[in-house]
Amino acid sequence: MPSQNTDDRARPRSVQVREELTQRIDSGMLAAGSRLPSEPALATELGVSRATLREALRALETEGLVRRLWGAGTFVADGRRVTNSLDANFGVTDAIRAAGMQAGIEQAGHSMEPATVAEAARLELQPGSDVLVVERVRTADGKPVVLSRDILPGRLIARQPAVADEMLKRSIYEVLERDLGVVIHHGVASFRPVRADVTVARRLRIPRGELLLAIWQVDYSEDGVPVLSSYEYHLADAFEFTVLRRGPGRRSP
Amino acid sequence: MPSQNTDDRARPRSVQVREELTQRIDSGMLAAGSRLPSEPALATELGVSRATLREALRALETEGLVRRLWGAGTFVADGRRVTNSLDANFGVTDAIRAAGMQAGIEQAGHSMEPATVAEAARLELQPGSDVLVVERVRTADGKPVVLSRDILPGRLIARQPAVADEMLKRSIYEVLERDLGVVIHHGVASFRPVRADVTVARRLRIPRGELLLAIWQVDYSEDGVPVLSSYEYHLADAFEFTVLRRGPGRRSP
DNA sequence: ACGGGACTAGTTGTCCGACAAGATACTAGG
DNA sequence: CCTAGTATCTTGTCGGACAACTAGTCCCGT
Repeated sequence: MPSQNTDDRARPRSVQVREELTQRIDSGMLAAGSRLPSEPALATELGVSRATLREALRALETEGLVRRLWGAGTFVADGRRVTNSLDANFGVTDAIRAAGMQAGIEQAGHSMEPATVAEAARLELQPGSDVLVVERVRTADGKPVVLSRDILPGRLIARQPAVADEMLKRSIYEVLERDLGVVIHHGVASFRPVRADVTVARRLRIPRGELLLAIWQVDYSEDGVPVLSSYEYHLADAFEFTVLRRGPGRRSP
Repeated sequence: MPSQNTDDRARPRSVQVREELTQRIDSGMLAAGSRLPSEPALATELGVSRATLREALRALETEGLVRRLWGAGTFVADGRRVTNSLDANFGVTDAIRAAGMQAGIEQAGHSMEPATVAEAARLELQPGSDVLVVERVRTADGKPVVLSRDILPGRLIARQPAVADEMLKRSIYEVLERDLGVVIHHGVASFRPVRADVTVARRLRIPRGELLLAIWQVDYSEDGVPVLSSYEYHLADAFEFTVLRRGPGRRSP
């Protein structure tokens, strides 16, 4: 049976099929290592043509969820799906919740400031343009674990300044998508180990010199425009960061 | 014109088309942000049907190289391709070279040992099975930057023990693919900041307590079998690690 | 009885042609 | 000069068909 979401018209059918299959794999309805029904059978079952189903399967294959063997069938990849992965869990809130803890926010505040030269470059703005700066301390089960400083172009909230207050209580990604209609397409994150300086240590309530992981990141919307620049200091012992590395599998020419 | 590789028969045409388009984008023949020819035109030019071309385009889209806009066209993604990315550059050698430095190896040695319980679990072996342990110090322009300990199932080199010596001089990934025919499909890496203990500090010739990034990783071959387990200690100041985070773009149900 | 090779059913890969849905550029009208 | 409708291009989807490949089965020779 086809899916019955709110606005099915907006999104291509192949995307809906991809999500449907992803859910079946995640829910265990399609066990790891098992063979999927043949393409004609699956297409009939899902109510789409075989071409549309193949579009979805191709996406799942490059995502690494299924393997396709010519003449043999399509198989669910051996389920080593990475939970709490840096490139899957977007944002601190998701990471905290994925670890089974309660996500909270304290010491939050925001202000509108002119962009520094460095920030303007990262966000592709004119230097001196207004940017919204949001500083927060994220807590897991009440304990401070992340100090974050998020910077957004001011034009995003120019018409509805009230949403800045929302960011003090909820995930910025959530506010971006639900209240501002901005969907993050991808981000580029860099990180390195650092020691806590005196200001960071005080806000995270840890001794000076404690081990931290500094992450700085720029997120881009679906049309390739940078919409968020963030700096985060993570307690080294709070989480374990994981990355799924995709091997090239290419030969040199 | 179609490509003229050695064994075109073995691989599906859509894969060849994907590689051809990837090369055109990388070489700059297709500039970032520019529009690709329409699907019928491109299909004719490449000598494949539109369905085959669409298979390749779908793969490139989930890889993030192109964007497809319904009714408008297909565009080369704004070239923010991450160089020296953790999930693209597989292995220390590539990372050092990508940073424009000379990669070297010193203090290298290998031995065959029975697998510990933990290692056996990571590599899905029987505890006590023979594993090949390779320890090396990687240098960039002669300076020690990474201490690594790689563990492989002994069966991989049972028939040609000489390749173990190759690993003391070259990248293990290179040896795996060229000499053993093992192609890495993907890997799962975790990392966290640590301080150098006395043994690590001596081998990397740094003061005790220096900041390091510890990375532990399991690599899997194309058929989902774990073939390599590695532990690496990276100098915090040597590299800057970058990850491309793919946004979900999904709504909650 | 056993091993090996040909055969067959099943699956994915590719192709063709056609129409629908969305986006852009142009043109006619105000 | 601006606006609204239209023309035309693009991608999305569909149906059917055949080729290439795999794996299991069956038959035959040893």
